[in-house]
Amino acid sequence: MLSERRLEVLRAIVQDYVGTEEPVGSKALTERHKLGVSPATVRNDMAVLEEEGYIAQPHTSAGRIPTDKGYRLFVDRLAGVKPLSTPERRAIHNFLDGAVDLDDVVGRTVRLLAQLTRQVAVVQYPSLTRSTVRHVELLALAPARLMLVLITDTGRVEQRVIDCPAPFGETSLADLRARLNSRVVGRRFADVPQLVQDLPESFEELEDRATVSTVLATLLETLVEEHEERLMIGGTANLTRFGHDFPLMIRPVLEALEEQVVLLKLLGEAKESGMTVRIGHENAHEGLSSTSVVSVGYGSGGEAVAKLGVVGPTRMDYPGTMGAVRAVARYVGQILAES
Amino acid sequence: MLSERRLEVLRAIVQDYVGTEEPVGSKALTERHKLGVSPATVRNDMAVLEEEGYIAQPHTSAGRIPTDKGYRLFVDRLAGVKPLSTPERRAIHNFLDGAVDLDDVVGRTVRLLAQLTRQVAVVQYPSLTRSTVRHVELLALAPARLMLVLITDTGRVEQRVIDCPAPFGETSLADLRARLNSRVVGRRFADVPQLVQDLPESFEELEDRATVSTVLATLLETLVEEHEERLMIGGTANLTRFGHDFPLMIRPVLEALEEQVVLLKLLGEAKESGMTVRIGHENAHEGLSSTSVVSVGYGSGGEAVAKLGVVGPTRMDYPGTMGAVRAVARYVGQILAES
DNA sequence: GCTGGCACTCGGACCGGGGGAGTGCCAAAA
DNA sequence: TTTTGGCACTCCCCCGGTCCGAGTGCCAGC
Repeated sequence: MLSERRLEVLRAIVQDYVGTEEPVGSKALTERHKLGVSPATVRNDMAVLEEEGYIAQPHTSAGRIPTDKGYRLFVDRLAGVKPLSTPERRAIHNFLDGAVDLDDVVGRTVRLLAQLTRQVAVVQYPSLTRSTVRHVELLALAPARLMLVLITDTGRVEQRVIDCPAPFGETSLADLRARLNSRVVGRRFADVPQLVQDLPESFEELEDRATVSTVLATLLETLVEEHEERLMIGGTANLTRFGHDFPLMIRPVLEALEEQVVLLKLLGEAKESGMTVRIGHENAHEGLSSTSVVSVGYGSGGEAVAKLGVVGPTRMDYPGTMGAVRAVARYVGQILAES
Repeated sequence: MLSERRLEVLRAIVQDYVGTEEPVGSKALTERHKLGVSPATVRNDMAVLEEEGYIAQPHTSAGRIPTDKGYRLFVDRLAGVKPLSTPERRAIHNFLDGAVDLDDVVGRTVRLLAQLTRQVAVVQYPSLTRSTVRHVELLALAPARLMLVLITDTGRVEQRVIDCPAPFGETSLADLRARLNSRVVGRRFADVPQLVQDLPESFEELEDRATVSTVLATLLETLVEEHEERLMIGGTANLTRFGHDFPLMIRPVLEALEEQVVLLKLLGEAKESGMTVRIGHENAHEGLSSTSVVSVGYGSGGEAVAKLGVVGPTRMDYPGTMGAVRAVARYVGQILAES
């Protein structure tokens, strides 16, 4: 167990390193922070902290920098979440209030987060499975070709073209549309499968049954399909603030960011409620082993329908970043609830 | 007017510089290319080329590198378009054939282009105004709230929520839907405005007229709206191959790439038909003054409905890049025509 | 107009020597 | 037992000097 003062030393090291981006030594520490002890004492504490794996030296006779484990302790026990300043809050409101549709909300949110945190922002679109159905529409594009359009309560729209096994009459289509809607409107997407499973049998014509089955299959496929978990990223230019060594650092990060799958998994691993901070090697993807991810769920009600967050160097301002992420998530939730 | 040999020297310089990324000197040139003259002669030619502004020296007593003007001449008169190899062609087909919908086509195209050229790829979604209407759908979300869904022949779908001035009956809605569709299906978006302008008057109820007007207004707005000119980019990780000095280079490029407006303007400035190459300072945006943009229109018929291209360092393999861009554009056009 | 030769320039790599920030350890003080 | 001041030591980083080589411009001769 680390003494109070040693924790204090760790906190000071993290803060200074985040500020200066340079290894911090015992003397500089005592000068910048009122620790009430001499550099020699701090040196002893540092030796202990290093022993325990919280800090490390880039090379002998250099200052110390925090390890992933050190940041972890800092985030868990030493750092609060810094509330935003009033101007910052106002900026959020001003910026997000002008949004006209869902795409716009997401787009603005990404830019806002990137600007506020000066890091890379990631915003997931409200997911299908946790939303509820506002409307299902079936359009005949051709005799044996339908388009399925799904509209969610969060304003998201999914469409899909369906090739039917047989032509489908206009009346049957209207019938199916009506029955579908009466069953699923207002229900959660997750519940849809069991609500529609008996639909094909209620049709008399054998051919129609086949078509109905096809339509339902596509509908269900659309619901579970993972690649439809879209997201938007922004602020990649902030990666250039990474450090001096960054050609080597930045490349794998950019590559990881282009793989939506990676990002979705990243967000998926985060806790359902509350803020999640994943530091350095805690991220499964190795390209992101020198970055930290701060993420949180957001949603229109009390429940999260999607997540958003930022990706930045492990050496980041955690309290500030967490504050910004949380504030933005809350306000986006409000915006969605209103629309 | 430059002699044949001097042009040959310029071509050699461009090729070598693109290959090695280092200033090229007279001796190295004569060794790598069969120019049939001595280094001294090449030096004289280089002096002339420099005088004319086609090449420059980073510092005295270093080799020469091409200027933007030099690249321009190279592209216009010295370089052809290098056709792709058979494996490359096959790769294009394999990769694009699996696409399931428009989003997928665009996404795959971006990745493909980025991989093929090892640069940043930009693909514009087929634009609304040049496409034709496949279907217009009106859905009642609430008594006085409609959703307008537009489906294009390229598979693109646009939706928009409309708040009506008054409730709108189901029969009126069906009526309007039918009339709208009968007028505009199969027509080009650009022609839609004049095709529907007299619609409101054909409705008897005054209230309905108001609603119809609102719907039409939204429809037309959707058609012209510029921010709906979406695009997708990819391969930003390739920016790290930029050069040694790249922290300074890469940042403004990333920033520019995040501004869709900038990119759209960039593509918009390109010629309607044929390939466009903009080199270095020829690009209006100053963040892109050390990059070149190779773009071309693509479309399902003979006509371009959108553009795609790549952004890379001015020091790029122009013939190869142009070949890849053209080949991909052609095949995407085919894919769109089939679907 | 081309060529070979020559003197010159300059950037980049390669030392070697301070200077400084930082460390570990130890003995003395609290 | 913990804290402190002192001290010797270790490296990194910066700086200046040297050397080397690729490249250039110029010129006289073919």
